[in-house]
Amino acid sequence: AEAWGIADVVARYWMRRGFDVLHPVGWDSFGLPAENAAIKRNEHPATYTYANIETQAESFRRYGVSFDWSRRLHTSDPEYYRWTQWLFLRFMERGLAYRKNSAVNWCPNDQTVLANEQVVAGKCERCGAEVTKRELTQWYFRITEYADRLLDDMKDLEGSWPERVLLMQKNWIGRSQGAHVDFVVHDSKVTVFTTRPDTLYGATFFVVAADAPLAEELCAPEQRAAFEAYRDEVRKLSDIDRQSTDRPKTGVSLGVTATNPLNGEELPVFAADYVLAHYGTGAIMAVPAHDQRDLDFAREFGLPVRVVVDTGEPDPAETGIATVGDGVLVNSGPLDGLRKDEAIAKTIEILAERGTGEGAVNYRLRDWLLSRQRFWGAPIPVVHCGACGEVAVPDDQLPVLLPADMKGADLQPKGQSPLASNEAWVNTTCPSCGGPAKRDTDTMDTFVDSSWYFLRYCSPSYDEGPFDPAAVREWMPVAQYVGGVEHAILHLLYSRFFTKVLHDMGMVDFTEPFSALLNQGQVINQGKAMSKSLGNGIDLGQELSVYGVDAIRLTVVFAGPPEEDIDWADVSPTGSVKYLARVARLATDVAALTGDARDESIDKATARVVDEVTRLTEAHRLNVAIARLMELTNALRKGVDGAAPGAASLRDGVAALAVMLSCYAPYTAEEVWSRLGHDVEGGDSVHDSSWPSADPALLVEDTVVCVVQVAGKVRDRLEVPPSIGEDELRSLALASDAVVRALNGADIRTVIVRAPKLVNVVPV
RNA sequence: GCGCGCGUGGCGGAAUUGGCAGACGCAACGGCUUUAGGUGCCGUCGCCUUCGGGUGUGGGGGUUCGAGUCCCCCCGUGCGCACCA
Repeated sequence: AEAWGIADVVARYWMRRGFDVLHPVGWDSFGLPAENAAIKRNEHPATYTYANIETQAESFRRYGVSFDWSRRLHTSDPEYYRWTQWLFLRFMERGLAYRKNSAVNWCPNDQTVLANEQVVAGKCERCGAEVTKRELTQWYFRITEYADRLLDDMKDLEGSWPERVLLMQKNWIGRSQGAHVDFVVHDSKVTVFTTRPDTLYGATFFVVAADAPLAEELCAPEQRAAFEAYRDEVRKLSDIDRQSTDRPKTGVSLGVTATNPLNGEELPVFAADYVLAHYGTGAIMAVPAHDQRDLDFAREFGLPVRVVVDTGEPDPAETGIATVGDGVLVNSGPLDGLRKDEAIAKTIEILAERGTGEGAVNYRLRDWLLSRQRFWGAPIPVVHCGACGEVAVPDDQLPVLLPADMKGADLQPKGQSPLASNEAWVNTTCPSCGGPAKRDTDTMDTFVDSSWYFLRYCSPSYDEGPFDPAAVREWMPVAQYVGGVEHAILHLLYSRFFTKVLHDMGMVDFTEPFSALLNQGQVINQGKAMSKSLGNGIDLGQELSVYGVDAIRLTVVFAGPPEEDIDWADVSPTGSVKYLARVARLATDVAALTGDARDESIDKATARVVDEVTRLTEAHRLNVAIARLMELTNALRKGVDGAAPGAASLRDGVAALAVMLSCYAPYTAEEVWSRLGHDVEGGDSVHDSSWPSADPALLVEDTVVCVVQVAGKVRDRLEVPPSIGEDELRSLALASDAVVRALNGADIRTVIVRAPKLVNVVPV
């Protein structure tokens, strides 16, 4: 279901339970969509953005969501991005924001760099264009410094975050345990990372990533022409082509050898594209017997295959299948006879003694590239001075405002930030020496804006810092976060990183921002997504006009578990409309009853449903909770239509129903409340009432139905007291006509008794 | 290729620790009310049936007194990662 639908039920439930609930709303309003629209319309992005937000806010209001509109914020407001910039400067002070030159992901369509996380299957996450590489100097956040903590702290989230999200983050961070091993090429040290130092004696060649600067450095003069031709071919390949796994291995000899630090062996060095420049050190020792990729390469180039771990499997040189499992070391000098784990430890020990290597941990995670060559984002608050270099804009000069006079064609992407062409904006004075200087013209990735917004909600107009520490102490961390799984490794990882940094800065006293996470599904139509993100309810808006708010809300939540997508083609708001009308009629009929008669069966039905709906709501089993409310409605209807209605019990039942329903169908619930005689106009609202409680005495059943099986098949049902003893139940079951008939004279082997619910009579 | 998840009526979906499969609703069908019905009420609704019952949760096997639920294999499907050394 839609995020607002789920979150609103949960928020209203806790409000009814008497908690102070912070249920905020806001807009992550910087970003490419607004900028592209502004170019098309020849406007400033702000014009488009804020008009659009008003439309969406209007739409949100129609859903009757219990947002606290007084805390509403927009990340593109100067009073918000002032603090985004302020936080950037704090990161910079701590060495967590830095600039480096590197090959980066480049979207040729949006004309901007992208973070690793924003490249999906080789394509731009936003526009789908094939991503290419560019050599550029860019700003990064040093998220890799927090890799271990991001990984280790996940244990605090287990059970309250979806396992899938934790797994995705774990894979994304990709910690591998291994060793750095120093080889020698000519006279210089070349280090590789390996997870299998135990196989060092099995290395028969050495490979450097063709596109790594290292390949060029190592190349012998006589191989230079061949190498450059190969490298240029590799560079032409797109990421997608390069990543397809079943390509034959290619490469070129660099005409040099690398010395194995363990046995002194000279290994031929190749440049190849199956080794990645940006993982590990961009170079590997190749052990074809025990690594499939190395084996493929060895067979392609006729290189030797030497088994050093006997796994009991056939010879890789013959089968073409590398053996990667555990086994006993052979052909490995001092390692012979050891098992894999022992050999790994022993190798690291030997390498350390000789000073030619050490145990090491490597991550798949890379630093977060945060600068963008686009206009509609928070400007990076740095000034470049010929004399002083990179100089932070002083806090009291924040925010560095976006120019208000750029629009349309001024924003056309041209490979560098549109801000660069605005000389009045770019040219400034150095805060340090006072000399002429230029502003950094890049803006920040919008994921920076959204990495701390939840903190701002606690004190949205605080102006002495990004947030009021006292307010954050009161409200944070977020008790229940609701969002789509598409944020698993972007927003959710970045926010965790930010929180940890803020913790280290002493600004917050917790290390995880979101204590519990619910991944809601979305509303789709005939198998296709129709509302891409939270807030786009345009399609539902039409339905809402036809069926009414409550019917749409109920339909969305009742359709299935919150985590699942709802196909609008599968559900019918008509059913919800009828149900709500039925509840309203019930209220009228019950209000018309007089007297104080009670009916225990009604009281019990109410108590049972209150108890179950309470538990189901807390477990976010909202579709089942609605089913229980419908059952209660049916029971109350029968009570009203019965011969001797228990008026007082029915009134209490409908009142409890109204309060529970107020989380799902707030308008109908208020109407019911009013029909029951509450002075809604005078301020007696169902939305200020307390969640009903179930009298434990009413939850105790007088009798329970005991199922009697013969050979596992149900043959009879007995009404018995819940406290019935095993022996008594056994005799009762054996005396049953249906059981006697089913046994048909057969001898009994055993009788399983699970009092009071079940008896299973097993014949021989 | 590797990893994770999911397969229940015509449909959406229910089913504590293994213990009445199909709650609740949609659609459909029959009846009553109605001038009328996109209303309301009553009823039927997995499949087969000689009306006793038999059978049934993707397929096959296993554990168990008992399996939708646990284990193994297979099929289908969705998602994540994808040359990560």
